[in-house]
Amino acid sequence: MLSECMEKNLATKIKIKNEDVYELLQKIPPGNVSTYGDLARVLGNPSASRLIGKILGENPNPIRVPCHRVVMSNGKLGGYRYGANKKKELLEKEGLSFINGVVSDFKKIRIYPEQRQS
DNA sequence: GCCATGGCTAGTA
DNA sequence: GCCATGGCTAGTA
Repeated sequence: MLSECMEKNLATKIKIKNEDVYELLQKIPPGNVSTYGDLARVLGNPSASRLIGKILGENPNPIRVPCHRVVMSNGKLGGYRYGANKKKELLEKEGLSFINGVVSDFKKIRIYPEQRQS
């Protein structure tokens, strides 16, 4: 009998690890943004958006990992370890602008990063 | 095991 | 509500 355990494993969602997120982040070029939810989806766990935010907050190297390029699904800024202000500055430096706290042309600059093969 | 903790979100009201 | 982690508590052995 094919154990329930095995079936369970097959149905199990992928666990997201910090490094997966950081790696993916590096695919977002300056001038573009992605969202917490999109990253969660790309990494195979669509409902883990909140976890993504938590992981970004633990980002050890904001230089290597541009976590400021991740915003909320509604186009609002979202949080930032060093203050939302700082996040906004960084994004503006990359050419973005905001209206009522929402990224201008959100739909145009939003990208859906693809995960690396293998 | 249980519970709180987070840079959130889809879907009602 | 949801996900993974870390800290702590009952409650076994």
